[in-house]
Formats: sequence, structure tokens, C-alpha cells
Amino acid sequence: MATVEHVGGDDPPLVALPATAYAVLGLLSFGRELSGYDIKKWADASLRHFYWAPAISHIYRELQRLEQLGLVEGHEAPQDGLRNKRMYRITASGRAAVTAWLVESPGETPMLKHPVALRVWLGHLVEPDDLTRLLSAHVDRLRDELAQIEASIAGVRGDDAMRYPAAVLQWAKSIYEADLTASQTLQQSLQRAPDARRPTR
Amino acid sequence: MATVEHVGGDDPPLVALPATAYAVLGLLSFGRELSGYDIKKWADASLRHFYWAPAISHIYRELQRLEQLGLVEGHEAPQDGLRNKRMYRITASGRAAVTAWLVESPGETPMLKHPVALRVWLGHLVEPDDLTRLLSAHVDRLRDELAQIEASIAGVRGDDAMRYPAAVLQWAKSIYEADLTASQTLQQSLQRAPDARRPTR
DNA sequence: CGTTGCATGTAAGGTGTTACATGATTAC
DNA sequence: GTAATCATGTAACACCTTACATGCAACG
Repeated sequence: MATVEHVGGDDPPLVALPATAYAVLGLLSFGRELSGYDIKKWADASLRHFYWAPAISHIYRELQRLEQLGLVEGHEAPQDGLRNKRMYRITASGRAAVTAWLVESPGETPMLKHPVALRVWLGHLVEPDDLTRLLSAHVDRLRDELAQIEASIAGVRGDDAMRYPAAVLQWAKSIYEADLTASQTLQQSLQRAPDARRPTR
Repeated sequence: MATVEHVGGDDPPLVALPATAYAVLGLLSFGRELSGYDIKKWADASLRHFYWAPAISHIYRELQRLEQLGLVEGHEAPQDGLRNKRMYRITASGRAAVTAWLVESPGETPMLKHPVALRVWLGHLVEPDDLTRLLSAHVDRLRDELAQIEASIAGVRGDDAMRYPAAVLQWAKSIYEADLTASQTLQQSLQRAPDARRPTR
């Protein structure tokens, strides 16, 4: 991967990168200059809820790669007192690359990696009480996450390009709400019909 | 990682393994002997919907590691005409390890990696029609997945330990249904309030 | 007669993580 | 004074995937 292939008329270049690289490029496609640190914060507030919670070190390496490929441009921005920032902006070919990826790549299947579900799935190995506690903690965490999503929605500037991020956060909110109610239902159904025997332990 | 640490009274040993290793161990904890191939099929029919869709090669390597750690035991099972199967069963210390992990490890946060959401989030880069088509395709895929989940639920044997897998599949069904309705709502909301200007492209 | 299913495994390499190094400023 | 925030980056390494190698049986 990470090789640049010229396809068809030699322009625009189609770049084979992982989806997460396009996510970083996408964050820069809203027009503002961002530092690696800015990207991390924005990703944590927004992208995290439906796509990715990147490690900060990973973002820095991704930005280096994207710069080598000419998809972003970085420059030092002196900060008084503080350490210099390195600010990045997307290039024309970067913008073309994300757009091409969006249109051409046939969207992979979504994936849900839910450790709580995995634990309940293995419920026969633990005491029923353990599951109840697990699900309660999960519901609490969901309430937290829902509050954060609402804060992110409130924080979105009302301009044009931001319509889509706002709409997706709204969609994400529905998903987490569904998780919340389904988890409560699950908890109740496990209590209502408790095991006759001891768990196989 | 993958080192065995003895904690406290030297028994049971606490094993530091990735969650996916415990998923494989968990599949074996239902008591039946399974081959790598069996595990792959079962994971694809069940685990995939809420946790993991492992590569078959990964499963084979994971089983090797688990055997070296003494958490599973494998033996050759001659098949007439066909290639030999290598069947695995969980050991007592394997069962102790999964159970300890379930009880002690404080469940990581779930993660949702949703390429469709990412694309809609970047909606300002594409034509509105592209998003409509994307969401339609997504809804179709969801209907497929829901049908598969229902098939898996129907295929679950009605015995004792299988209560939990059935309950989790039911939970997963709710999540996918929520995705379906939220995606339809999203699609409509994007059509109802179309962009005044051309997309910034 | 080609594809799909059954069945196992190795090799190579990309993706993404944690740990570490560094250092100023602000808040408790 | 100690923690948190701002800010960037390297090194090491674990995780997991794709590609490849192999081969029989059954279905259309």
C-alpha cells in the first residue's frame, strides 16, 4: 500500500491508502489549517463516535506520509513562549484524492467491536450478578458518551460544510440510544429468566 | 504481551492476551471440540455481528499460541478420504483464564468503525446524489445482515449455555435495526434540505 | 471442467498501539 | 508542587490481514 498509482488519463492520481489516512485528509478538507494536535482533539470529539479514535503518534506519522505523497503541506508556525506548531493544509491533489476515494471506493462493511457484547455472550462462565453489573456500567458509559455527542453537536458551527458532520453525529446519537435501550432490555431479560442451575464454572 | 504472569497464590494463572484470543477461547468454552475451520464458520455466523470477523489464518496462529500456553489441547482427527482435521478442546486452565478475564478486566470501550458514516461526514466533497446512493446501498446491506442474524438466532440450539449467545444476537439485531432506521432518516433529512450552492469541489 | 466447500498452514508486510523523550504554561 | 494541557516526535512491537501453497470431493 501507500503507493501512488496513475490510472487512466494520468490525472487525478488514485492513491491507495488505508481509510484512516483519508479520515485525516478529510479532517483537513474543511479548509482550516490544523496541527497534529488539533486533529487529535477534533477526532476525539467527533470521528471517535462513529469511526476512529486514533493514537496521537499515529496521526503524526500519517501526516508525514501524506506530506511525502504531496497530499498535504506543512509549515512551522512559531508560538510565543510555547513550542512551535507545525500546521498542515490540504493540497489540491489531496482534495482530489479524498474526493476520488469517496466516489470510487465501494464502502467497506461497517464493523462493531463490542467487548460488552462479547462478555455477555460468554455469560455461562460467570455469575449472573457479574453480567448485571457489567451492563449497568455499560449503560452509564453510554449516557456519558451521549452527553459528549450532544456537546459536539452543539459545538458545530452552523455553516454550510458542517451540515454533514452535524447530521452524522445525529445519526450516531440514534445508534448509541439504541444500544442503551437494547442493553437495558437485555439486562431485564437476563434477570427475568435466571438460570435454574449454577453456571458451568 | 502473550506472557504468562503468576499473580497471587500462583493459581489460577492470569494470562495477558488480546481480547481476540479470549474470543477464540470463548468459542471453545461451550464444551464442544472444534477445528480452526469450525471456529471460523461459527465466528462468521455469530461473533462477526458484534465483535470480530477473524481471518482464518489468524485463527490457526491463535490456536497455536493458545496450545503453547496450555490453554487449549489439539489432536489429529483422521477423516476418511479427506485431509486430517486438527480438533481443539479447552483445558481446565484455559477455562480458568477466560473466566478470570471476564470477571477482572474492566471491559474496554466499544468501537464502531462505520465507513458509511465517514463518507456522509465528508458529504461536502461529493454530489448529494452520491450520498443518496451510498445510503441506499447501506440500507440494502443492513437488510441482508439482519436476515443473517435472524438465521443465526433460529440456528441456536435451545440448551442452557446458548441462552446468552441468543440474547446477544437479539441485542445485535436491535442495533442493526436502529442503524437502518437512522440511515433512512438521514437520507431523508439530506434530501429535504438540499444545498443551496454547489458542493465545494 | 471450473468453481465452491472442506481443511491447514507459512510468509510477508501494513496498521496502529504503547512507551519513551522533551519542555513550557496554567490551574488546583 | 504536582497534575493537566499544549505540543511533537521516535522506537519498538503486537495485531491482523492478504497472498500464497496444497489437495480432495462434490456440484453444475
